[in-house]
Amino acid sequence: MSQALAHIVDDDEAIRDALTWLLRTRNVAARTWASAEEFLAGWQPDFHGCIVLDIRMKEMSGLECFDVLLERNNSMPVIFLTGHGDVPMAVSTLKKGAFDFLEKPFDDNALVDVVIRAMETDARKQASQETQATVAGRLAQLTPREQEVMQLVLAGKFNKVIADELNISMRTVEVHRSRVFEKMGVRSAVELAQLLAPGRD
Amino acid sequence: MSQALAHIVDDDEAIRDALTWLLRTRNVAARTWASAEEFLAGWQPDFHGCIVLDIRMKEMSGLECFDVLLERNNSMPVIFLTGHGDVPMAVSTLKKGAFDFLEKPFDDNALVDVVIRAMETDARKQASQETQATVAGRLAQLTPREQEVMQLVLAGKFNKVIADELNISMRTVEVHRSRVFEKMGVRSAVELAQLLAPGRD
DNA sequence: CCCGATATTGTGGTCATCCGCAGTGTGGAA
DNA sequence: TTCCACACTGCGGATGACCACAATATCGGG
Repeated sequence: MSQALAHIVDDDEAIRDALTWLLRTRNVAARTWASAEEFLAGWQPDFHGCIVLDIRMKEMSGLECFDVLLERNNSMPVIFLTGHGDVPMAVSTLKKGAFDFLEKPFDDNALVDVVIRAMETDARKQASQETQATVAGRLAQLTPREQEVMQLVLAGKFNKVIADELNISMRTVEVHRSRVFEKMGVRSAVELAQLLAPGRD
Repeated sequence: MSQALAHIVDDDEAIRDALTWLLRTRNVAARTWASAEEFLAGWQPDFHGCIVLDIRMKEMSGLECFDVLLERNNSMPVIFLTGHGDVPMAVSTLKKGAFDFLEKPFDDNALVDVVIRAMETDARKQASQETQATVAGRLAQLTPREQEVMQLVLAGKFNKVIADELNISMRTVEVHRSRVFEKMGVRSAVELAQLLAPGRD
């Protein structure tokens, strides 16, 4: 897993350097990309941290880049930078899930704070997505029959009822049930229910 | 419970009338308020629907009104209208949870669509909050001891283990456990776990 | 002082769960 | 064809969950 980085995407080298310097003096690791195309080409699903994205760039704009990232289910927070933004643009990007939208010239401290908060947000999301992925992986290991049985178990039904509904014997249900617990890494139906319905907040 | 309404808050009577007419021709019930103060004074926690809030008003501005609503844990979506907004203002309000931020002059169809989506959003949130409140109410009916036992049951522990940890007999645990199920309106630990850890999404 | 809410415990029994042991049958991959 | 994953089943026993019946004990009000 690659380290958390602030990915700076801007076609102006002076800005890239300035941002990199600014972030590094605050102990935030950064990596730069000279264009949206370059970033999208080098983008890996295991990237994490955040993205600082200039809107006005030659060729592909930051807005278009953002749309591509959305299609790719990018989960990193995106912070837009722009010198010529307008209200509808800001509203639209934020409603699409952008983390923030800053106008140039921006305050150095404000930017660093936003970047740090974005990276913290990503770290939290990352952690929760990993446990989600683990659960999904375990679910995938269940055979179709085991998944059926699991659903009925989660519905709170007795083994006897499950056996009737599936037209199999109770003993078979017990075997499936046991395998489900084993493969899902739990030791009771209660733990299973909690694993598949994690807390809100 | 009062009906879902679009609450229009604007100190310009012409705009209030126009918006009311616009929404009513699309079968959206609306109610108007001539100032932020008037709205805040008349606001009831059981209001639902959405709020269409003008930013520039005499006395209290829409932004200040929004802040008050946030403190009051208002759950209705807020749609800002403004003729003189800027990007930082839009970004700030959206990050604080505003539903949308529209600049005048706005497109009638666009506004109606936003209002309708906001009201749908609120209806969903309302429903989920009601079930949450029901659960909270039932939890409050549990005696302290019952809550303790419930926690341990949710931890997947056997009655025997719970009895040891609380230094009481198994029989007592059974009684508490039974009362918990009864008061919470469930018939198994699995249902209880699902009730207290409702799905995400 | 009596009552209701809360917490506690025991007995004995029924039903559900879990498990080891032992085995059958099927369909696909090597 | 042989091997393996998957589904299926029976038996019997150990353990846990649940419940009706029956009590004791504390505490705060009325």
